Amino acid sequence: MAASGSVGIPSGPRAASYVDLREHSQIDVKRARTFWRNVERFSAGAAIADFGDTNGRRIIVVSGWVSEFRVLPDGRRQIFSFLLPGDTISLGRTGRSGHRGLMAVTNVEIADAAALAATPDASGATALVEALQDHEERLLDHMVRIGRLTAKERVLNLLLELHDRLNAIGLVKEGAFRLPLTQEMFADALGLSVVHINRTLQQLRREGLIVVRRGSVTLSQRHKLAALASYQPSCRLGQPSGEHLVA
Amino acid sequence: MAASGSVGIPSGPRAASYVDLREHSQIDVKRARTFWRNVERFSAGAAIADFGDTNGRRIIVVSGWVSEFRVLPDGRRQIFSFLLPGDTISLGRTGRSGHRGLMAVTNVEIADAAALAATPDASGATALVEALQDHEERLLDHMVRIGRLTAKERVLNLLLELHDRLNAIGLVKEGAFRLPLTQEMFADALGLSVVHINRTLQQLRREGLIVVRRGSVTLSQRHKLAALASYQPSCRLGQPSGEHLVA
DNA sequence: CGAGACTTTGACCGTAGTCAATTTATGTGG
DNA sequence: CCACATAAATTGACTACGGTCAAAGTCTCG
Repeated sequence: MAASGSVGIPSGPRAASYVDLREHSQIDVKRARTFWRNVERFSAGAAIADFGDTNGRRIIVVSGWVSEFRVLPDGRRQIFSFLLPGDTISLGRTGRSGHRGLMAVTNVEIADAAALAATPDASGATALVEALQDHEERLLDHMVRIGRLTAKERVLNLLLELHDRLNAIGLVKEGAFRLPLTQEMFADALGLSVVHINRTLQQLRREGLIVVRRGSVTLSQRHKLAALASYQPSCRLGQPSGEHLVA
Repeated sequence: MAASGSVGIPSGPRAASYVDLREHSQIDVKRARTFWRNVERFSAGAAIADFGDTNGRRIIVVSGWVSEFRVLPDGRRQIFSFLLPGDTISLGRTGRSGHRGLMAVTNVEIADAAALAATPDASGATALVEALQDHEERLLDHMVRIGRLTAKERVLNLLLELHDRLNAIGLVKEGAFRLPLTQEMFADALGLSVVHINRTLQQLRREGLIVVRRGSVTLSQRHKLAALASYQPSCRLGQPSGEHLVA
């Protein structure tokens, strides 16, 4: 493992936990300072590349949305996942040109996960490993989506996942959350054309299954939607856990 | 990391390297014995489940093919990847019912990667980490396949990947290799219907792009095929490396 | 030889893609 | 605050890739 050393992620509900830094002791305050010194900012649309020596490096999203994708020589694009605040990924080895691109979907703050090192206990390392497992888990979920679900199911299924993940970090208010994605990004994530995404969304709206207004989405009948979309929530997501640095 | 301890994988060309055990010193012979005592066998079609306490456990395929998949409540199935001799995966945490199934495609020998522990140097651990990275890499490749390629491209692209991986472990003779998959498995891997897979294969044969005979496939014009399928070979695969325990 | 799994083929259908034009935001500079 | 430029969303008409259903043909193996 390259990015050795444990990380300042207390155990407990995954995604947002790094955020509890400030309610820790003096030692943690120092750690927090180091942490914040190492935060890099990217504005919406910017490519997140050349993050130093990427090989084996791990980063954590502090705020904003990031997309992970690949572009084919002829321009087709596949988005693998959306990274939300609290998510970590390992950048993997360098080389291999057409490998994996990262793009800031919104304005974004990103930190080197290693900057959160030096936890007294092992909880940090554990949480990090779990975060990485979650990431792979989500890749599989997404593969099922694009491989075996219909357009309607794909859209609902992805919306449900995003809802749950955002909910776990306290970014859902009464079933509504901000969705900073263009329909094109949605299409590239779900392996569909923009036009078809649009029509599918229209249909879902007409059927009263979702509400989309000014960049935010409301899912009201979660149970019904989950059934419609063969959605099985991930077991790791907890409840929103009170304090959050990033609102 | 759960399955701690390094593994007896000498560095060098990835997949088949564990195989060089026997040309090592006395110490390695002892290690090899332990290794072989821990090999489990499964016959074609068998589910590979309840592999003891799966949580965080890592296994390595010694011989045969394994498929990694998920089945939806309504019976639709998505195959995530095919594991070939030398491939390792971490089983991930337990729980989460509809998670990830493993099935023996052929007769299979599987070992616990931890049984290969206690390498003098760190090369074993390194190789293992790289194997896991490769696995994730391949998941992404596969996502592009089912998300953004046409049926024809998907089939060719997957065949090319399998060719290259098998070639790296010496299982390709003059462009030909054994392909122990039914068309149904192919379909479930590529997100297509069996019928369409069949027709696509027919077409590829008629166009003289591939040769399929009695369970084995020949790819002759690799360069042309790669272009047709937007296939970019992974950089990690080396040449076949002489000795192989499993033929 | 028969049973069952796998492959192949035909006919038909429907989901989703493509192309192209229009409308609706979102900005940005004057 | 408006005019213009650009990005994003929407709609229509048409196409085609791939799915479904059903039947027939092959292969394997006990």
